[in-house]
Amino acid sequence: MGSLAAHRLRVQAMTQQKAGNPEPQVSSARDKVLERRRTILAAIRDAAIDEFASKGLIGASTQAIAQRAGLTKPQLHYYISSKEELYEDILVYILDEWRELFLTASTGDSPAEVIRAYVHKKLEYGRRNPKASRLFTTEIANGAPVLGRHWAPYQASTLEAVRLIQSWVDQGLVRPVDPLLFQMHIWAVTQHYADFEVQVRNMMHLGDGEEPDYERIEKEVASLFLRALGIE
Amino acid sequence: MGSLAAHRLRVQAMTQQKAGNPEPQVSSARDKVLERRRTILAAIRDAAIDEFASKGLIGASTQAIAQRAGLTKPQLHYYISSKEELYEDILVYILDEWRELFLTASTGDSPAEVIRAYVHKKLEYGRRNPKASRLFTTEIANGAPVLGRHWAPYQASTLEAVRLIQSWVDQGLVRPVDPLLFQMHIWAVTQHYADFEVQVRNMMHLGDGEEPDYERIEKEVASLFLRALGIE
DNA sequence: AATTAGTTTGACCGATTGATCAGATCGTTT
DNA sequence: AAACGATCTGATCAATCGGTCAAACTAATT
Repeated sequence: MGSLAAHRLRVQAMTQQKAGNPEPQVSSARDKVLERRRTILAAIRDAAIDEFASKGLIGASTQAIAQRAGLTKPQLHYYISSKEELYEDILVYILDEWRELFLTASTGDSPAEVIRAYVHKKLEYGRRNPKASRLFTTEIANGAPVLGRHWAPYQASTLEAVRLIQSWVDQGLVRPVDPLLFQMHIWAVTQHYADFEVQVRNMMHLGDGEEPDYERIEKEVASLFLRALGIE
Repeated sequence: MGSLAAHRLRVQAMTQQKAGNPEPQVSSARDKVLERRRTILAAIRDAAIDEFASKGLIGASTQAIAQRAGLTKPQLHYYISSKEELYEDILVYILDEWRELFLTASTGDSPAEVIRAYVHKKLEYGRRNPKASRLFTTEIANGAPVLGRHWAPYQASTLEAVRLIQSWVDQGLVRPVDPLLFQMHIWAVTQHYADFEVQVRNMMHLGDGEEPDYERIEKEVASLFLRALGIE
């Protein structure tokens, strides 16, 4: 359960401000140290996401993670407690980012607006964080052995979206669909563009420099689900 | 490029029938040996699919593969030439099975029939071969470093399906869609049910013994794409 | 100048990795 | 019975794995 930053007692202790020491000078020096540490931990996290995403939990080596982060192996182990815990921490970290990647609606938004916004948000995240996206896919495809203990928030957000879609159906705003499956389908299609970028590029016959036409993709994906709801 | 069966010259040599030796007796003895080998190779393949699917190329160990196949490690290495080649052979083997998993139509089939048949076929394969399905997903998600050299047939089948869908659009049988993206979307959704079974089960709140309602899933998935085409 | 907390280093641990080898073993064919 | 090709086995290889350790180092506090 340890956070990336504080896996050892002494490190944890240092994080707390000493009592009765309000001078800004002292705190400035401490802040310098803390920020340096934060920088290193961020580098470790980025390196680990890369490694884990392309090799998996078992295939990834701490050696390689250290190298990517510009550290030596013992140095890395000074900041983390174990490979498994680092992996779990990173999964939780990404999962936390994903809380906002669910169907949500402000009052007054039409179903079409909600779907379009969701598709846009999800595709954009995948385009900007392909590694994180693939790390998740690999974990889930392998049976979610680690993630399994952490997707309570995931379920909660899902349930909320289910209720939203069901309310559309009940009000007769859209054609009837299974809310849960419908949501999973959106997830599947948008996720596809992040996880299978190579396949997409290949099937589109794109060169190394070229980028997929994300505008057209977004339109087409949104259209798929809007038509299914009978609102396009 | 070695096949699973013949990575060594002597093994390869034995596969060929001796010239001028047509007796069924002799060939029966030889056949016995050959069939035994075939059995072992099949066991290796199944074991390797399991291992590679859940650990990835790097994470999988020949030790574990041997154990799953009921062999010792040196015994396994007698039949395969290297872990990498075994992995590649298996990818090609699965890819070959997938040739039939594309949109195809006999003359006279309506678009709705074709889509429904495709969704059915694809979902069923995923349900019956989840490991092979996930092995592929992991490989592609990791940038298809090995598969990259082998998906020419894949591309060909894709192109055929693109032409088929485009012809529907041109004839005014369906609402206009991007044929390539449309096909990828079907692929993405159906693949999802194989690769993310854990997630699906979790979101459906299924116990260990319960199975997802594949009939409803199939109906809902087909409906999604039929509505997008304006034919439901 | 001495002390201290935080960090880095190189050497090292037992375990496991993919793979090889010579020799033993097996069933068939001569 | 001898000879043969095919297969199996235990021992073993260098390389790498995740992780630890004491000692050296650095920078700030006293």
